[in-house]
Amino acid sequence: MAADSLSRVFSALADPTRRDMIARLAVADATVNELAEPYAVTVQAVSKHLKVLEDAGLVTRTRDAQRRPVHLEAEVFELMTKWIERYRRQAEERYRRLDDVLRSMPDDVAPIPPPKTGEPS
Amino acid sequence: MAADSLSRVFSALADPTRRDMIARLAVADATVNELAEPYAVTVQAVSKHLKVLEDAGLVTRTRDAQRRPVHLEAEVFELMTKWIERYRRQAEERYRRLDDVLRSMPDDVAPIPPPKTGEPS
DNA sequence: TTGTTGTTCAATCAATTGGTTGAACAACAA
DNA sequence: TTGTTGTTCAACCAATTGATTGAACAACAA
Repeated sequence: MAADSLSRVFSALADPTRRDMIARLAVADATVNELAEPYAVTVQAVSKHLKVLEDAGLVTRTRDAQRRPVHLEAEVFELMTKWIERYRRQAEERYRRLDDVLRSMPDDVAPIPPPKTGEPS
Repeated sequence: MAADSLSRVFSALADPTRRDMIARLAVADATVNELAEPYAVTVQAVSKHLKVLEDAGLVTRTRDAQRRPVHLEAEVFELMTKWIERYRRQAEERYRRLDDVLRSMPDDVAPIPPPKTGEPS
């Protein structure tokens, strides 16, 4: 299996069935049987999918008599968003500055923006 | 392969080597050989990784003489962020309201917020 | 106790994935 | 032309994945 947690999270969400489960769990907690109902697969297959989501830290399972309600954990999403936003911003910044094309124009690089007249401090 | 684009994107980012490539491409465009250099795999393996990233729409390849520089595309990231943020917000909202526990307290649900006095229209 | 329901484990299978090597193609240099 | 460099294609292999069926376990009801 994937060694690092970020790989596990991305890998877990790479499956449309698992993403659909997440979507439904965002509305309300559900049991394995409830989750399996709309899909054309066996309950065991859904149980396996849940194990993948659980290993990724996306869901947790509690105990309610003989039922095992599945609960969505929101914190892990931030791990992804952080990674994505970092490179998205970097790539957009690079695009905005047109760094590749305008590298030969030193005036445009200007790491220190010109101070506005009358700005305090 | 994965049918839908979101699956392709998540699947592409589920590999640490591919994520590292993205990180390096966020700094500057690079050729297959340049990208392959730090890894202990063949150039062909890296070329395959790039095909996965390309199929997911995360990178594009242009032509510069006999080189094929790889360029990071930022737009696709938004597809992911949108999906993630949607359910993260939903899950957090649900947690904030403690819906599961406090469902029996109607006062707390209040779907219509009290109008502020003197608000126009 | 025995039965019923919900869930998971184990073995198996086909398809996919990430890697390899070797051959081929593409663009330039002599 | 022939060679050199950068890249991709093709065939193959081991490991992983998503699904199956059948058995087992866990908690409750009679």
